Amino acid sequence: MTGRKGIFIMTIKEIAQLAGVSSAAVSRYLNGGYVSEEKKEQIRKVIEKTGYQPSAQARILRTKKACLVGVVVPKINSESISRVTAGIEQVLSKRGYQMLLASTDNDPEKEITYLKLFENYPVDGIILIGTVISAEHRKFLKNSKVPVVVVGQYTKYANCIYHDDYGAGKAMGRLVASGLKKEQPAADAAVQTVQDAKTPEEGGYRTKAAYIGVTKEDKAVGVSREDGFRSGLKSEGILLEPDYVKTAEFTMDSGYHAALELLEEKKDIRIISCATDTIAAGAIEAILAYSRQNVPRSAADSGTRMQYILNYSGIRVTGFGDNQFLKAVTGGIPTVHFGYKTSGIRGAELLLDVIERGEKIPIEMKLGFRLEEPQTAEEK
Amino acid sequence: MTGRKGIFIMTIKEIAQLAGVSSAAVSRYLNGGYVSEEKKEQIRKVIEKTGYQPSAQARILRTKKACLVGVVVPKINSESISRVTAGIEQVLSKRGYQMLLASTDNDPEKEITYLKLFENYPVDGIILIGTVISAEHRKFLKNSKVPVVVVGQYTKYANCIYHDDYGAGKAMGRLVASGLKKEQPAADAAVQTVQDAKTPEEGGYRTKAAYIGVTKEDKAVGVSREDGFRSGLKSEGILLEPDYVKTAEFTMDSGYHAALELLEEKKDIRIISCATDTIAAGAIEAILAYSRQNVPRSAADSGTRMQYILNYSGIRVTGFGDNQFLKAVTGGIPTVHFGYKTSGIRGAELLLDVIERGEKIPIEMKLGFRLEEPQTAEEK
DNA sequence: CTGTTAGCGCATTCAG
DNA sequence: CTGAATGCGCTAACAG
Repeated sequence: MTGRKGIFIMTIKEIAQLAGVSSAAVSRYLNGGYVSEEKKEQIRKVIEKTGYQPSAQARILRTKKACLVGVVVPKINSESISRVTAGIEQVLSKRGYQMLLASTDNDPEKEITYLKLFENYPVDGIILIGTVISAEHRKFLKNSKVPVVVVGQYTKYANCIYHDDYGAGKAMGRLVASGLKKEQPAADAAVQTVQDAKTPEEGGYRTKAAYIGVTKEDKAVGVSREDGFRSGLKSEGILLEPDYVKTAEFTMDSGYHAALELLEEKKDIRIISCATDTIAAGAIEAILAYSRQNVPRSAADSGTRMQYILNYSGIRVTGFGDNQFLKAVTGGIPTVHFGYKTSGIRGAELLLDVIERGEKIPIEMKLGFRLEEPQTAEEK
Repeated sequence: MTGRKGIFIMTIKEIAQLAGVSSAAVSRYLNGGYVSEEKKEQIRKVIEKTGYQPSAQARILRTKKACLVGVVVPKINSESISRVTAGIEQVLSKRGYQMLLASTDNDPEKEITYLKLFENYPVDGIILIGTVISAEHRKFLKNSKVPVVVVGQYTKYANCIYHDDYGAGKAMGRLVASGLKKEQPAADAAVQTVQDAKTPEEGGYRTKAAYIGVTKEDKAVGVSREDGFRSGLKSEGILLEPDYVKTAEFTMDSGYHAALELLEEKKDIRIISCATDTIAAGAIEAILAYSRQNVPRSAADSGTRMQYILNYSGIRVTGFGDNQFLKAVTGGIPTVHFGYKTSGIRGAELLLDVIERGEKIPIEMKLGFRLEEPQTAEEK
């Protein structure tokens, strides 16, 4: 039994004593100050032998510098969020910082809790990947002891980086509208299919657009994105009817239920646009489940069956976020690519500018998007 | 300009001064000690007015108690990991603790870095969701100043909770083998299709099993799971040939490339088993892409085209992890459900036992699994 | 180059 | 009940 020395917490003082020097000398040794070669050697030996590690804790209390930033995220299991954090991590590590994450499970109250945690724990700055900006949020942003930048939502109370959700929604609305109109006159094979595939209980073609959004409290995703979408549809002369709109949580499961409701209530839905790709995945699942009854038995394996359903049920799904997982296993749905990683990068840079250079000028940054239309087998 | 008081960091001393009491009184007020109602009121007012928040930082330096645990995870964007952290969070919050995450992006060195970070920052304990347990890992576990529990890997150097990867692999191997054997005799329609659809360049049936694993450095997923799988196949008299085995990273993309290689090199693969559902998603993508590529474009002659498609979609994929996203959009593939959330719960409980009750008896815990076979359209 | 001396912000004795 | 004093482990002055 030789190990287990580390479990006795050593202090710089003890090391100094063992090495026969002052604690200041050890501190300097640790931080690259002036120490004679001789003493350096003594200290090195003692540290080696004891496995001593200085308490970052205490150091930070003194220096007020942790080289650490805290990131508050709504959830952990999300491609878009992981893209943001990847961007953050990239610039942070390049500049000698580390990153700690706190996940709030989409609970705005927990968000506040963790923001306060970070405010009083040793981090030099905070990045909030925002969902809802409540009054309490604003209060925090206004009074925070440490610099904060908000990613994903607009706010005037902190440096922020957000996406053009309205524009993205509008582009998607246009795309959906044009698809709807193009297929109406039954000009190509695809439409033929759609018509052929009408289910017995419905007597007509599928022509309507439906939308599954999220809480309006989320200004970016819940409001801007949806408003944009409506506006895009409208610009092409199509209206999004209230009965064709549902609200879901940011989960697949919730998307599934919302879509199922739509399918059961309305028989003429041609396309279901979803506020996120995750919700869209749930919608796909719902369509799969709902139309299982109409799918020929012979198409037994999932790949084929899905193809069958996507092609023949005639109900399409669109999303936002350009989820790669979804793209991979379904071949892709129309979606919007946001510069999530970029927003992470910019966000971290902004934060470090404030931390290191005391940058005082408030900055708002809006990032663009790219519409993603999957290529069909034909186009390929 | 009335706000922005918070940005001046207040100390307990200043509060005391403003309230006309001693700092000790304020401290007691904050921590529920004896304070007269009168002074309580004065202190309350001052704190309210100043927005004072005690520095957790300094408090912890004194008390050596943070009510915080650090969790080191290999990546952020993973359903299985998020299930583990959900379990951890559940028991932690119930017992008054908070959770901080550090993501290592599957880099074992970063893992060490973050473990050390947590060791010296104010956390009461650490949970490591393990991938590779290197010599350095062992050294850390042996000498850590704060208690650590490892989830997902077996180790004798710390309390650990792991899954029956070998058993799961074996069960999957058996399932795959029996599927292979059942279909060999072309007893049902599905197989019929497969046979009929053989492509020109191959002359025979698809009969072989392939496997996409991960690095052997990951004992749980890379070794046990794969060994179990082989053993399961073997118990049914089927051999996993070396040429039919690839190694991938823990990403969809990597799974895609590995699967593509397999498809290009071997024309008689009937099933691709993957070490994780994420890799499986990549494999599905590969099959989709490969078949699309190899389906003659001109073949609007849907007869031939359909044959090709069915042939390639006749290649099945299995995984491990029971990814809900994958299940939703594909209808499900054969996979294994591990008790990830349970392991998180148990892990947190174990850790808190050590933290709070100084529990000294080392514990190893092995959790079982459940084979998940998707119901086919027929069964429905 | 070096050791001594002050604190960082707080919680905890210990006398009142 | 209360305040003054002490120190958590470390670094930053400051005099040697």
